[in-house]
Amino acid sequence: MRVLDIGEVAERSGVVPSTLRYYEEIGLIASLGRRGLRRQFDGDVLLKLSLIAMGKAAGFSLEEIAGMFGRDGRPEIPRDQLRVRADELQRQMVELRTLRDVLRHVADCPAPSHLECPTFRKLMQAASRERLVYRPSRKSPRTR
Amino acid sequence: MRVLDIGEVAERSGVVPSTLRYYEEIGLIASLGRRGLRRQFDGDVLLKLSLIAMGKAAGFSLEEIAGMFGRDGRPEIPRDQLRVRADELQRQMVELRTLRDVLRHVADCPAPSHLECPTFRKLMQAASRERLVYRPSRKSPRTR
DNA sequence: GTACGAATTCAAGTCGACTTGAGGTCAAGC
DNA sequence: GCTTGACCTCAAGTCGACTTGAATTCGTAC
Repeated sequence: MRVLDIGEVAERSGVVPSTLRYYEEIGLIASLGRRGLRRQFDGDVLLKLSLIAMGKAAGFSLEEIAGMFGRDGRPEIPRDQLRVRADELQRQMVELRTLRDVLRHVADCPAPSHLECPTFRKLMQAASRERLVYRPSRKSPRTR
Repeated sequence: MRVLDIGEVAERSGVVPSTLRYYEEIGLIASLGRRGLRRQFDGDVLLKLSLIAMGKAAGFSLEEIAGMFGRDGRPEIPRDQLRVRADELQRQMVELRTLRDVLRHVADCPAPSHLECPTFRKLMQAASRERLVYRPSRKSPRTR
């Protein structure tokens, strides 16, 4: 693959240079070297950045994501860890669905106070049963 | 409803006192007053805390959540904002599904390098098309 | 009446993931 | 050969959501 300098990588990936530098600093990506001052990257970095973005979307921290690449920079993820995470995503989806339903109900329910609406209360209870609430939290990205 | 002091609220809600104080400080919840030093809360606060937790799970910031309650402390959420958010959750679910599939594939694929596996590449492209990657990010909670 | 434990205040610290800013350097185009 | 503009470094700042710590104040039980 082609060699790209940081500006090109930034443009093609949508990841700004400061972030690319930061990623390099923490060892998440590696540059081939410099041309003058400019960092040069292997074209592969674009796919790697996609993986990183996906990992973030999946709720992995950068540190965890870094742990998923072997020394050669290729993905090297413990398979069962992946399955565990996939299952977590599955559960997360279920939660989101419940939540979506709650929001939709609240948007449509004509009851003066939701606190008195039985449907609302039922959904809330469902949410609690699923332990949607009162969970230790952790970060993951979202859309704006 | 009963009057609870902060310790009870903490115990029954799972939200620690320091967080309750913080929530009061930023105006997210209100105490009835004090008994000695101790904050007293209306029992309703428990449901409110559930709503707050749900809101967080939905990716609302505390500020946004605060905006969802009227002066009387009752939920008072702009309905179309709710629908917008529900739709966002919907999209988020689709992303999570794709991501889950990618993870499962990676876990099962025997190819030496995923970068060379056509299925992997296809899934990645699907993810990109869904704009799973390269999105401005924002916080939301996750399970540990 | 005093000791205890739980709650209080307030300022400061933490965490992850970046961004910002000041001041410096270099390759390419004119 | 000089300007330009994109890049560089390094330290410090930011953001949201809390937590921590030190010093203090109560109500309750003995």
